[in-house]
Amino acid sequence: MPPGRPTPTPSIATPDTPARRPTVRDVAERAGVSLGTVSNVLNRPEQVAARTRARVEAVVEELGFVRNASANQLRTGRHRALGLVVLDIGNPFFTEVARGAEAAAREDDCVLVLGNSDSSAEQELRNLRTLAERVDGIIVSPVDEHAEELVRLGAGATPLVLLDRRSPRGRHCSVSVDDVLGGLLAAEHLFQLGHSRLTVITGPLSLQQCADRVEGAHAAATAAGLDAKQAVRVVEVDNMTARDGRACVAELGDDVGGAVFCTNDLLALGALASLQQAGRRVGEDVALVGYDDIAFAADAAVPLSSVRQPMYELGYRACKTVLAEIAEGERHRHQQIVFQPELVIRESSRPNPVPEQ
Amino acid sequence: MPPGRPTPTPSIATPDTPARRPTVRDVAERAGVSLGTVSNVLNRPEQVAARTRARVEAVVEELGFVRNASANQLRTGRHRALGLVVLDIGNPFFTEVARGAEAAAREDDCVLVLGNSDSSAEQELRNLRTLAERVDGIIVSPVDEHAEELVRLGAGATPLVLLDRRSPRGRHCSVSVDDVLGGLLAAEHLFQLGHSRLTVITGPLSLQQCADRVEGAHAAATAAGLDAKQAVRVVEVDNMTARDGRACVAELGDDVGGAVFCTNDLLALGALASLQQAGRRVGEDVALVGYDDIAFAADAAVPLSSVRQPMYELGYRACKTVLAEIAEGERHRHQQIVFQPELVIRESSRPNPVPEQ
DNA sequence: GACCCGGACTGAAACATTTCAATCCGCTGA
DNA sequence: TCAGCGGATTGAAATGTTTCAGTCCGGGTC
Repeated sequence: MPPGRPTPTPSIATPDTPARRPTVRDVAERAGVSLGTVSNVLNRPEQVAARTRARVEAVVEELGFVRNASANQLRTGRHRALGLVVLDIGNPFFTEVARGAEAAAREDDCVLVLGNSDSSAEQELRNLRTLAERVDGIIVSPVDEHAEELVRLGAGATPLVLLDRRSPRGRHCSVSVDDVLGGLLAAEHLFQLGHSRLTVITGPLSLQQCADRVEGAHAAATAAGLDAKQAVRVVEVDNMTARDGRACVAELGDDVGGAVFCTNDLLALGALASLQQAGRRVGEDVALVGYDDIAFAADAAVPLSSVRQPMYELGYRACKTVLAEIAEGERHRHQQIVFQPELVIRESSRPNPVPEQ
Repeated sequence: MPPGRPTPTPSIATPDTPARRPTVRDVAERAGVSLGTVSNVLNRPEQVAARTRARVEAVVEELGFVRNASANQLRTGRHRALGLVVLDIGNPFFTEVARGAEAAAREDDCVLVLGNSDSSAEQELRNLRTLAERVDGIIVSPVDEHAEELVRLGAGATPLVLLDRRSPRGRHCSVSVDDVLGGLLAAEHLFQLGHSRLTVITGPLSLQQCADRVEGAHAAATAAGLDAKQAVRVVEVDNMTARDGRACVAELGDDVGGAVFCTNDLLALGALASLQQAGRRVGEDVALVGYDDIAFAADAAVPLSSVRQPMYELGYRACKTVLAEIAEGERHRHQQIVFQPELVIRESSRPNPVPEQ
């Protein structure tokens, strides 16, 4: 037997049983209609007579026909797919955003293709390029300040919305959260607790989000009548993982002071671990506030106060925005959508810790 | 002006500047070659003369030509894409698996499309169906014991490998970790610490992984000369999040005993939080072991002992396995690959806790 | 009985690419 | 000078779907 297609049964193969996947043509022949009619049954069932439709549908079922997506896409120019490129797929913030985006995509019968840039501009570019070929629109949380350039380069004419970052010159839609406000809320809360000095542990200030949150903290200090530079001590770490938070606090030692604001929850959880190991009682000796309000924050050893971002909504809205841009085509006008964050106060920064009511 | 395609500049449009995306035909015309040659430049550059190639490449660059993936797929029958359907995209285990899979896919110039079934059989089916249309192969961590049925239904003839689950009747390739061994290692360790009773907090026993880990714990008890049913107390919770672990331990109170094994790290972290709040010193009063060794485990308030699974390798290998199946076609033979887990001992279950050397 | 209407159905064209048999052409060797 | 060679190039066919200008036909109207 040649290495080609093997015949499963040695009996004489029925000529109408092709081994390859059935096409609309196969369905049409078997149902005794033209392939245009099959297409109509598939796409505009109301336009075909009930009897014909039933017959075609039966054959579709019988043959196990499934539309070839490539041919469909080629003809219609629509992929019914959206891309989402995130900075770090391991970050709960982005997985929650992805959930929201997926839900929105599903409502419009689209699938969501997830890409991970791992905070690398090169990977981001690669992702944008491959996605541009296979999706109708892209949502991207850009890596750095050259975002616009990357975006132009990578996505070409594909509709694109920026996630968690405003479009500097309004060249794209964007969906973001007011990070300055978030930083302000966190710091304000800590100052109101009576602290006059505050340590901010932040990821790279080259990230706009971090810079904004720190700026918010400074603003809160000023608003509280303090000298921003003196009252707020900023410590920058390379990454935003628990490990970095832990190492940073360990290094600071007692120097960390009585009030700490971390620019994300992972840093804060690391800080919490380190503080506990050093014997400090978080929520009593030290007030600690994180950012993002990831699911685990509420269930940490000491439930963590955090600035809640509407992550799910962010993804949902971003997705709806690309979909709108796709639908509107030429007459689309870009818009910048900004969500407001919200401070969630838990044990880690209670004014008077009350473990049990 | 009709609502059609607007002309950006009111000047006379140059006839060779189409507003639509350029095609191979456009490139061919502009470079003065046939479209077959352009295709050759794209796919077999070594076969075309250096001068011609250079000219074509210049035009590609100039026009910003990018291949239409749909047409490409339609003609070649290859998508250069792989699908990965996971139980829970928020679970660090799966994000790490995804990382490995993506790396493997990239090596073969494929993209990885991520799907999330959220532990719902219905969503899994939906994911499998949409993926089957748009990828060359699928990796799936199936929801429940009807896996085979779902898989047959959803994926049709698409090559498919099972992740983190063996194929019951060898009908697919699979890449998994020996969960019985993992449970055994964890329990054995706790028994060796001197405990004679053990509480196992597990997710739904309908999940094979959980059932296997519990079975391993029983086996360890038996091996230690104990009565498996008496020495091992199994508590089943609905989900495998930190919240569930916390709630479960809170409910058990002192009843939890001196040795706890959780079938994943999130449960263990929740348990850790609850134990700490109750004033118990984990690593001293209570020994605690998790499962998965997620990144955060080492940086928890008390660094968590855990059964490490080679998550990245799991994803990497699963991906290579589908790729092999795709490449081998008819002559492919299914194989079951089983990785060995490894126990990582940290503070949460030290024989003699030594905070500082 | 002729005519027309409109719903149902048809089938060729189009989508952008790849493939491959055929052609072209400049050289080499006799 | 010419047959023959082989690398470079060509262009038609093919992929599976959707679209749309038509055709068909049963029945109602005059």
